[in-house]
Amino acid sequence: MELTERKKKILRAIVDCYIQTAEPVGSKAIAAMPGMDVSSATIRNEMADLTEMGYLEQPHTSAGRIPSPAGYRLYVNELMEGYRLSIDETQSLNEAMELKLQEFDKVMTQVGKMVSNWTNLPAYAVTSRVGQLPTVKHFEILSADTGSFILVVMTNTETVKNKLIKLPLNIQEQDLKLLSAVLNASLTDLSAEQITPEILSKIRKSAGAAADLVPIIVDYTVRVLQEQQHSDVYLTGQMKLLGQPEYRDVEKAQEVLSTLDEEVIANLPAPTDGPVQILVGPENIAKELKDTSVVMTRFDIGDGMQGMIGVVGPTRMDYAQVTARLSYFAEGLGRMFGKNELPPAKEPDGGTE
Amino acid sequence: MELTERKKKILRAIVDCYIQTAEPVGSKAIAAMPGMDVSSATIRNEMADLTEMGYLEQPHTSAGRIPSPAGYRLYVNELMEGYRLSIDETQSLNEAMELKLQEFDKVMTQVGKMVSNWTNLPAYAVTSRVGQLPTVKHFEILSADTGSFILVVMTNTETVKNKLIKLPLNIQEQDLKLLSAVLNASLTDLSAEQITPEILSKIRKSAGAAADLVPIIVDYTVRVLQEQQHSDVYLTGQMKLLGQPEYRDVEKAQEVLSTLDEEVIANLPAPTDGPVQILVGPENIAKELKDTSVVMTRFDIGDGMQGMIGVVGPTRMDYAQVTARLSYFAEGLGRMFGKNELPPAKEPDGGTE
DNA sequence: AATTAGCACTCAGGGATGACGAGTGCTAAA
DNA sequence: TTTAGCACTCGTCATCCCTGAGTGCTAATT
Repeated sequence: MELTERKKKILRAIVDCYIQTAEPVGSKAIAAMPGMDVSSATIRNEMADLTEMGYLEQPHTSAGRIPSPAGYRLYVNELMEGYRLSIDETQSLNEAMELKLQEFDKVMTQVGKMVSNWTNLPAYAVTSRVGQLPTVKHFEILSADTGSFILVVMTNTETVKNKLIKLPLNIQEQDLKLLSAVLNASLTDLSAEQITPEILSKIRKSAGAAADLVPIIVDYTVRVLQEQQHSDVYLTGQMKLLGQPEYRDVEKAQEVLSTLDEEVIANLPAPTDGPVQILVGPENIAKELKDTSVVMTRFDIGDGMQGMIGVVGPTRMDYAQVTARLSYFAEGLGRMFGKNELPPAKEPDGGTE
Repeated sequence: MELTERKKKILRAIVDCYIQTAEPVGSKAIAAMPGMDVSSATIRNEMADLTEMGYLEQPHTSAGRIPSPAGYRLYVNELMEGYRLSIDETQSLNEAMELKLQEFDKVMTQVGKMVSNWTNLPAYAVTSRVGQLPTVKHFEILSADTGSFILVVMTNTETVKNKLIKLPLNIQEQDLKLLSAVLNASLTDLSAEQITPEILSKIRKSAGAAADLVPIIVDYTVRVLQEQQHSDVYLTGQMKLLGQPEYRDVEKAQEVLSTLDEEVIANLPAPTDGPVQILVGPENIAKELKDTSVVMTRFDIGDGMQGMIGVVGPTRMDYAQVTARLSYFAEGLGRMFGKNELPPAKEPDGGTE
């Protein structure tokens, strides 16, 4: 059977309608829509065809139709109309993106919350490193108070971490100089695995008065490096799922959310084709997610740092809207972190070029 | 009417039982408990008395009794038996507390998650500063790559923050030295409000080659200071609430959780009397939380940094257990951050004293 | 005086029943 | 090819009744 233009039009109308109402849609409702110039009986016939072709399903003999996974797939691939962010929306999004403090993990949690609020669905953000193993690029040790030192570790992934070390040692400025020289000489360009106990004791021997600081520093350094390899998952707004009619049943919501824990999310297949990828129902990994879809998009913020943001929702979700908003966020992230930062130019004459 | 020992014993049994089952408890069930040497009829009489005295309630004429708020209050104040953490529990808790990276906000989210997992309830963690306004104690600027600088800001609250600044400027080592000298001279001991545009332009004038860095740095500094004043709220495990029978109704769970948003939590009255405070039902702020209790405890980790951790749950929650676990976490936090850190002493001969 | 057994009473919960209505498929007419 | 008409299906909702757990009261017992 052929998929005529009219069939497509009807299918789209059905999916659109179902997305709004979450209830099986009947022939009469479709016939009543503006732009539909045929009677409900005709629609019925077409719907019967679409059902036969596998794009629609019938929950029971005498209910309306709901889109099948294949129907959704067709919808997101061909039928869906792009959702245009309204001016209001872009404004609010822009305001929201002006994050207070640009620490990366805080930003990720913030972005997660925002995506979740904007889509009214649970959202996740995954960060991951690509490229070479993280290594140390540079150490710096500053003395703070008596017995307090600040260790600053820079890695090749352009991350800078610091730690305040409080130890009842009295060390001279020159000892710290020596210590950082030794550290830089011995540990630069090493990855976490390459830092062996032998190296540690070697450093310790040459560290002079600051020898007791060495184990702490090395320990911290290794942790920083290890943490760089990890990908972090931020999952927020789980409760939003309860707002969706298909998850009014607590059991179901719990099932979905316990299946989609941070572990699983971290291992979701990264989107490859196109900016936004949509996983519809059974295409997903676990069979518990049968009625669940995942929409996700990649972001890339340079320095070997990239990740995904996405949302989880019922198969019947407003793909167009969600897609538009997700992409907007991903772009925004790229804009925020990817480029070199320019001063806010609060003063007149702010030229840095 | 007098509250005899036997009445107390019965009340305790009722609350204990209700905590387990979440269902109204009848006289027969109590009479059957070990240690109860009277018949169900006697229990019934006592229960009638307790109801009259306001400690019990009857959902309807012919159901068992449930504790009233007053009953809970009496229970947590006098009747509750201390829950002893089992060795298994303390061990697991200890393991869990060995957090990977000791950045403070990560630790807080981690602690939130752990508390939530251990109590099976939504948990929150609130941090707050006490004492003087945050001011800058020390600046340090390190040059990283060509055109990359690391700004390290230390505040009087013993916090150290850093930021990687990428600007296409080529600045010599000595310029940075000058810059940090100027910054330290001009901004030390100032709070966020005291950093005026005048000061900014003064610094800028004296900063020499690095003048273009100044606005960024000052901007960041102000943000760091402002952030220090904020109290952060970490709320996790909201979904746990759905596991509790009284919140199987989605509406109710949503209501409670939307009432108890981060805003509200941040403004919960800080516990004053004793280590753990319990807010039972109507004692709480909003009437939506009628059937909800909050158990919270303070922690104090020195350096003017303190906060609360707590859980939210049905009025019928296992107060004894929750209390014990919360205190344990609070203690652990104090232990982790309060004391000076000693090296892990992986090498033999690790004496730092 | 306190405790207990017995009994009538109450009421929420759960299954059965039936009316209702939205939606369908089919047929015949346009 | 489209449409009107009609019989049929089946989920939803309201109603009803039954069951059982639990109570309060009274009278007997210790």
